[in-house]
Amino acid sequence: MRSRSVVLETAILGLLNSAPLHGYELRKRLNLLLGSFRAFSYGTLYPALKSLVARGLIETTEREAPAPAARASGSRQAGAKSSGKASLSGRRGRIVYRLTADGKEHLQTVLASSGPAAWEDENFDVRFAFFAQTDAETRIRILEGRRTRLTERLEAVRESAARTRERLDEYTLELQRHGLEQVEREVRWLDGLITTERDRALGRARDHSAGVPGAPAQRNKERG
Amino acid sequence: MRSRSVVLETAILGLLNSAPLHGYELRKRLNLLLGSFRAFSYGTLYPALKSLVARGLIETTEREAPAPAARASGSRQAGAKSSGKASLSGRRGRIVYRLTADGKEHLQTVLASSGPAAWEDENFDVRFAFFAQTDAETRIRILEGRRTRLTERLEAVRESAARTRERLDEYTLELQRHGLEQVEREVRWLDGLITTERDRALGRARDHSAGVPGAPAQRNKERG
DNA sequence: CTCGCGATGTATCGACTCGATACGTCGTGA
DNA sequence: TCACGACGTATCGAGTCGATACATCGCGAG
Repeated sequence: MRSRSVVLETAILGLLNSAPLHGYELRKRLNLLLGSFRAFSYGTLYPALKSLVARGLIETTEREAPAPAARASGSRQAGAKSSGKASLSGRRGRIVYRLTADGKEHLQTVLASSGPAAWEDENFDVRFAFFAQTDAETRIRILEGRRTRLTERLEAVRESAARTRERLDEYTLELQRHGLEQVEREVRWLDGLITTERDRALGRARDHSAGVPGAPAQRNKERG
Repeated sequence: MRSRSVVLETAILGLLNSAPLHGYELRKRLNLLLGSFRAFSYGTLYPALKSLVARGLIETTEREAPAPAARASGSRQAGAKSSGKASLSGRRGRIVYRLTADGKEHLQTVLASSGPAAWEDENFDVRFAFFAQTDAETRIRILEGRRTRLTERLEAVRESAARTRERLDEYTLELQRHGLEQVEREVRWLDGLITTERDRALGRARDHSAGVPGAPAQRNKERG
């Protein structure tokens, strides 16, 4: 079953863990969260939601009640620019999804895992997006696993390129060079993140949480 | 019909334009050509080949004849490391595909086009891979179109990020920052390519083809 | 020598996904 | 007033992938 898209399910669970949401808003946040990497359509989202409901990991609340706290951060910001104050009252029969206890538990299990499944191409971005809900050790393991994976692939591509270089024209070559460079850049990015995480872990161990409040990646300067 | 994958068809046509190939070899070259960007499986390749045959753009030659010229570059290099000299004789009933006159014509039309379809995400890589078969003006138009497209998206993402920044944790932020940086890097890469192409066009116009024989992208140094 | 194993090779199937689309409400501006 | 775009739920057709089936060949180990 092509893995029933662990990434989508994890993303949904992770988003719903912060606040209950309805489908439309969920999709917007999904595509903002995964930004330039992936985009899911309704044809993917709604079946996934159904499946999650059927498995008891999330539940629906028809006709969202205008509870100020939940709604205030959940549905205001969208049309903020044009309307500014409107749309406070009843929208229409939305279907709001919320995590169940089973769902929370499942999410914790997934976020605590750091196996190969966590650093493969499709899964890594989602896992990273929820690093704030992941403990430090797991974060480091995932980052290192990802780095190893990329390095391996780099090696494989370089080798296969060396065997076929003579038969390729300059543009194809340039395309491959650029691809390699992108991956190399990504490895350096991971290096920066790993270093930061290690420093943080050390700082926290020494109970010196003073020095590094924000900036998870120290915006690794990469010019030397 | 989700565009019947113009990219796959173009890639097939472009590869077959250099030499007739059979499915297995075609797939290998396809995934080498598009390398880190895309990978096609047989479940995609064979239906596409069928469709192309049905539309008369390519034709099949059952049981490839051991004509030295065509076969020498078409099927030798694969097991080159281990065998070295073997496998010269009859393989098995391969199905070799070859461009028809219609196919060549269609390919030329596609390669000469420089509309929006040429610089969208899915299509750009293939078009770039066949730049050697594309004339200089078209190359520049595609590169510039691609650059504009990326810049627009950059702007859109930045704007939407500015509106939602406060609600995101540091890791999500870092993920988006990294995504933006990748795209910015790509824009600079395009700038380098465009400059090179312009220089070349000038050099060729002055009939000074002496100075710049290889290196399409001057390996833009990007450190200052 | 022979057996298994991996590369070569063609081909399909089930499950998954996307883009387009349908349908409907609401607020806004021409 | 009425078209248009945002919001909102939902499905369908068609493209795509990963797994798999089947078959031949060269090879190295036992």
